[in-house]
Amino acid sequence: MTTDAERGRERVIDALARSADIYGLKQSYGRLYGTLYFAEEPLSLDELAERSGYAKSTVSTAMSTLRRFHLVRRLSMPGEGKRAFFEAERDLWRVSREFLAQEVSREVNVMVDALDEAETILDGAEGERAEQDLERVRQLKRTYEHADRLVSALSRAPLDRLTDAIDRFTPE
Amino acid sequence: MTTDAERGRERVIDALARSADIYGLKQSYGRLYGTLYFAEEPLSLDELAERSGYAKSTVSTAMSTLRRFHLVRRLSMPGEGKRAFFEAERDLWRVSREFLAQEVSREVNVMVDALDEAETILDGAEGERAEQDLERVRQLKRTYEHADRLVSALSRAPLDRLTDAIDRFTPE
DNA sequence: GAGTATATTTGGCATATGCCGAATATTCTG
DNA sequence: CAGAATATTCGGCATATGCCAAATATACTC
Repeated sequence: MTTDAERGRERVIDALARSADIYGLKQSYGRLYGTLYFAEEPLSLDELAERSGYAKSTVSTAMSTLRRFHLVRRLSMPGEGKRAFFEAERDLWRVSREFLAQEVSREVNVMVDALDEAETILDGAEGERAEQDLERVRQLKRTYEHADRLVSALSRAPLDRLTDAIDRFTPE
Repeated sequence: MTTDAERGRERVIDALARSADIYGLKQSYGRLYGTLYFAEEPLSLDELAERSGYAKSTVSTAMSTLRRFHLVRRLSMPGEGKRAFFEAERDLWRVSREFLAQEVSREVNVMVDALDEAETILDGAEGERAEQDLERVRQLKRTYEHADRLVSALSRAPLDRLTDAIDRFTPE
């Protein structure tokens, strides 16, 4: 028999699976995150495999990915031997901040490096076309530099203060 | 022979391909966007297939995807018959805004709907566990509601005003 | 430190994806 | 409205991905 509580959780877990998919993670990882999100306590790999229906190896690699994105924490419990336990990070804004600070920031820097290098090359190049290319590289660089500041500000601020500030900034 | 200008452009196009990959688009789409980004004028499918080395059918589907993300515009030229031309949107902040306003906003709403529904179900459910579930659903909902306001504010503001405001907000 | 309980990695199978060339559909011209 | 030029869709091949079960590695206990 399936309780109301189960139905309620399942509804949210489905949505999380869908989101995972949208953000480029596997749906199964979304389900596993959801399972942990509602767990009464941290779960072992076996528990999680049991509850989710995925093989233990699948759960293991999922945990390692979800950990990279700070969606899940790994705990060792005293007296539990080697057994590991996993717990969802329930503050998704914190997760987003970590993601911005690490992944997005890195990606922005890679792009800025490429743009700097291209700028140098094009600065020494002859011709109308090079001129135009240079201007376009610079335009892109301006955007990425703004983006970098934005990302770094977002990744520092707590969500409620941020929305307050932004509401004041765009009052309509 | 390969000119300096070509080398400079290629450097940036590679980085764009990489970014595309990171953001869940195919690398080839990143290359095609880059090719358009530096083109002196809008390009036809044939031109684009020619310059990029991809088959025309590949370019066609790429254009339709890139258009969905507002990365590319499709133009018809008078006197050119059915032939279509494609042009890169060079303002990437505008692209991001469109993306936030459409895709992210939609995804947030789907999640909020799921959370509302789960809240209703759990509100009528009995037991300690349901109580805890309900609290967790509400926590998630608070985050998503903040996120919704943030996204909608971001998707309205010009990038430079935004960074100014945020710099003032987090001054260090 | 050997033994055991557990986690992680590996290899493989089934399905999905990226890309192509050919087939079809669409849009403009006379 | 027929014909020509072009765009889009389809079918298929090669590679990549998701998941599993078995093999290996690792970390505790006594």
